[in-house]
Amino acid sequence: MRQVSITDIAQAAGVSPSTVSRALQDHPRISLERRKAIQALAREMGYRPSQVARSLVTGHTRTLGVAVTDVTDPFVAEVMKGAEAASRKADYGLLFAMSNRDPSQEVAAAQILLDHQVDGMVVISSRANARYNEMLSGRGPKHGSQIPLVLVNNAQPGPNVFSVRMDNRDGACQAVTYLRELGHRRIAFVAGPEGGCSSRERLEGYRQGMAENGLRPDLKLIVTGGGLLEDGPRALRTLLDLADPPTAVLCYNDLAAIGLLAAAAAAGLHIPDDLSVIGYDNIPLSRFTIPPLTTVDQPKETLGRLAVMMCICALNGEPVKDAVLTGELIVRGSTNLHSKEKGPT
Amino acid sequence: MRQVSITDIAQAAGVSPSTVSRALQDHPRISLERRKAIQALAREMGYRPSQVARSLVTGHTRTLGVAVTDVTDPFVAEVMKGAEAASRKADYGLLFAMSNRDPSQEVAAAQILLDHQVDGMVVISSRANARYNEMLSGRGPKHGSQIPLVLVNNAQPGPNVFSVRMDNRDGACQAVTYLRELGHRRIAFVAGPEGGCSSRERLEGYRQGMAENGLRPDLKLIVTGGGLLEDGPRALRTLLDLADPPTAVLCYNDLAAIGLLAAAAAAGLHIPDDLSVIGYDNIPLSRFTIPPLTTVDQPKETLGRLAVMMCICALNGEPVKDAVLTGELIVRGSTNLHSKEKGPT
DNA sequence: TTGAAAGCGCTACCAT
DNA sequence: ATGGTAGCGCTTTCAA
Repeated sequence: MRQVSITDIAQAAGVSPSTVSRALQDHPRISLERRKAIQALAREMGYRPSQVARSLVTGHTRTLGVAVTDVTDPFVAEVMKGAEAASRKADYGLLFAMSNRDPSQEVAAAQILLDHQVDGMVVISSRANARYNEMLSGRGPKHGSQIPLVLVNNAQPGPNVFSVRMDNRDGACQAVTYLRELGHRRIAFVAGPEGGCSSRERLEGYRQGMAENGLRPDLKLIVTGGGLLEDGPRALRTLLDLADPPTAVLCYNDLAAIGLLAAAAAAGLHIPDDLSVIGYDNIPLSRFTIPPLTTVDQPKETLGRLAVMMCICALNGEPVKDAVLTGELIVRGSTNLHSKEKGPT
Repeated sequence: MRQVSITDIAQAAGVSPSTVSRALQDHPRISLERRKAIQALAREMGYRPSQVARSLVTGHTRTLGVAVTDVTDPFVAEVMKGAEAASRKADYGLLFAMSNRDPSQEVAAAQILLDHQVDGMVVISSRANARYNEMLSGRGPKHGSQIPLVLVNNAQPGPNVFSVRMDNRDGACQAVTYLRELGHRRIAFVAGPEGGCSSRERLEGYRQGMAENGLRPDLKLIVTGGGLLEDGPRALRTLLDLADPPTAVLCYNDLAAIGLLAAAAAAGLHIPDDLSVIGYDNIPLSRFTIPPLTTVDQPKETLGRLAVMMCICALNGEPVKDAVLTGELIVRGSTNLHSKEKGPT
């Protein structure tokens, strides 16, 4: 004997399969009595609907795809947490794929989602290029249409593609301004992954912040990075080797900042007295670094939740508007007055 | 016009749908010539097979489910990374669900995977109770059978349930022994989530290590925790309040250890001189703590990879054997000779 | 080697 | 309000 199917129930109840189908989906045109009876019977018989069969006829799978660069990145994990919560609440499945920060794998990852006929997909923090658009085109119920795509922290125009992002410019700018208020003038920036949208925007924000605060831009103060722990130590070394090293540094993300903190400790530098450092993301760990990290908060779970909600709205044909949230600077112990500004205690 | 289907290709090629189906799946009984031609045509027409339709007839979805407590836990994220890589390589989709460390949500999470008819599922680090067995029973192609279930770091007997786990006893025991070699005698243990399999085993390993090294067990030295960052500070406070505080502490995982490190720094304690601390998991971050964390490594990605491979083997009817790996102590800077043992430098 | 046809479990349309 | 029927896109017998 197999799984109990709708026809089994019909037989047992002495009605037609159509009636059972209607009863099960609370169709209006069925008597309350019958409906209850059938629903009870179904439960009793341990009926579980076949999503697969349903999908075949309805044309949608009630499954969303989420493509990420790396779950191992705390920022990404938090966003996924929000996305999972939202999709579970909406009774959608969430198919997961990861590209290991490798643009070529990114296509393969997205492809497996598409192959499994996800109804829509959300992409977290990729360097998503136009490739998505071509991959997706022609997908979806109606021809010429494509399944909805929601980009997190990475806008990209296209039909049926939406984005939920942070005002990265503003965040970075806030951080620089705060450092300036603390008396810092030589402020460095450790950049994020090349080609990344938020990398670029945060860099712009940094530049803007420098300019707005009357600080002379110095290309030497901008060092490359990839948003990884390992980038912190490299960046610090570069910065320390400068003829005129910075007194403060803004990092692309908390991970890089944490790496930098570790390297600083190893080098005998005292944070924040010798160097103020600011991260970005406000990952849970940043409260537990030594010293606790000043950082720009991003509402990570909200980002994820919003992304899937937008995706589902688009699926339902409801109007969807791109969302852009603004972050908030969280001041903790890794920033301090520039030493020359410090008064005697 | 809709997605191109197998019949469209058949029409275009002037053959029957069956032939196309056979050509596409490299069926033996079809002429090479035709096969090539049809495959080429399919590619040209942008044909994408409907997994859904295929699933309906074959009875399997080529989708695995992964249920986790919390992706936000670096250990879990690393395991997922391995799982994703393996399932993608095997051309399986990976449906993701998370329980937020909440046993009641755990059922809901697993349920959504089941509803989407995953062919098998892997559960990462849950306090998986017998409930899984009852949920799963009756699932799967043949009645009385159930889909394969692979538990990571959490054994549990049952039909078609397998496990891949670490020798936690051994790992904890290694850590204690190492501390003893360093001269420590009062060694504390910060426990993990109650009801967790690895929590229990690591505690046993700690006890065993103490006994084997002739160290007097002291219940006061065992403090509760949940494997969270927040547990570190709480544990440290408890331990410091002891009449005879420990000189070393082994934590259930790196997260708790990191929290403890932070609290220690805040309290003006110097690690490792005032207190040696050992974590567990060897998450990437543990190399970047201050000081770098001595910890017991777990091959996290391997765990995940193995889990899905075992799942797929079971699906293929191949024999599957439970796997138990052994961890390795990684010595870094958070451990030191017990001060009384230190000679003059 | 190929084609015709049945059927996977369900929904939805058209009758009644 | 209910039943009959077609059909979603594919695989897989069974015949030819």
